Amino acid sequence: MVTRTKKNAEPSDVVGVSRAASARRLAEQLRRPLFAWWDVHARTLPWRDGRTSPWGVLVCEVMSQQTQMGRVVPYWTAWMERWPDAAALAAAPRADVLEAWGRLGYPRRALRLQECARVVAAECHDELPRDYATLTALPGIGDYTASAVLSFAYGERIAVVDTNIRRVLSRVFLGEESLGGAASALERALADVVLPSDAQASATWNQAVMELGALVCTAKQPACDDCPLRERCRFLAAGRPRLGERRTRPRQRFAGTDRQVRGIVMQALRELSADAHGVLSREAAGRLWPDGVQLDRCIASLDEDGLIEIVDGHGVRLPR
DNA sequence: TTCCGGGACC
DNA sequence: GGTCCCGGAA
Repeated sequence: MVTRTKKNAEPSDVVGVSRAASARRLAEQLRRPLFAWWDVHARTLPWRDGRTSPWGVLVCEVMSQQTQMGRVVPYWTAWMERWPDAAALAAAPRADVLEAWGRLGYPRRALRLQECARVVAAECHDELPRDYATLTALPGIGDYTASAVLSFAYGERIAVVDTNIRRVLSRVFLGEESLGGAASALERALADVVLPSDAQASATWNQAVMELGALVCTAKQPACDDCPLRERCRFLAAGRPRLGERRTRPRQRFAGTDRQVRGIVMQALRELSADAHGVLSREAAGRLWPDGVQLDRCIASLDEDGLIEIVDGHGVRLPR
């Protein structure tokens, strides 16, 4: 068992001893139908089933943090062909990395992935670490990504907790919606309690629960009729209470925000980078967005984030 | 046209 | 709990 952190409470302290025992029994009953469903319905993705390196799994997980798996496939394939390992990515020009990241979104993550590659190449003999603490210390790798790498790439027994898994486990075992926000101690403890004790089975369990959440037990319109767990699902038995409900989160409108403006500038630079120098003049940038004050603010923040370089104080380009 | 999900980091 | 981005769903 890979320990997540030293100060983690025992799962059954959080869930309750008898509740934990009952959840374990249910989990054992669900394994057979869930794994049978997984065998038939799992999508064949190029990073699954040991067809790529641990580094390839990491790249996929980082890309998937913000994008559906299906859209990631062409990006991941081109990326791994170009930079098959950490050392290759570490040596790439930042501009190339940002350009290859394309429209995946959150370009700072592309830079973090490259920073991660530099550390792995320089300090880990180009081999992705195999323990939770070292992984989470790397740039851009948090709890989810570290757990996913340990489970999917290394076959370690560790619970993976992402929103799909939280939603499925909360519905099936607790009969209620996972409301979003940070994972509660209960949700984390539940994931630990229901994880199969056998390492290999635990990796399949993680992937199958996640896949079920992506394909069947979706947030708004779960296809309960097609669900392999429907006969024992506490959420379905309870009449799917508060289906689709989420913690109301303060959500910034996208239109007109700095975020949109930053995205427009980055997109323009990606499209420009084939040119000899790839420099976008301040005048040309001014045509991208009417509010010059906001535009300058965004250019400054992109520069601070290392996503662009300011040339001669008068133009911008993707960083060298 | 608007709304919304997704994980890391602060 | 706010910010970072995009595309697809509503």
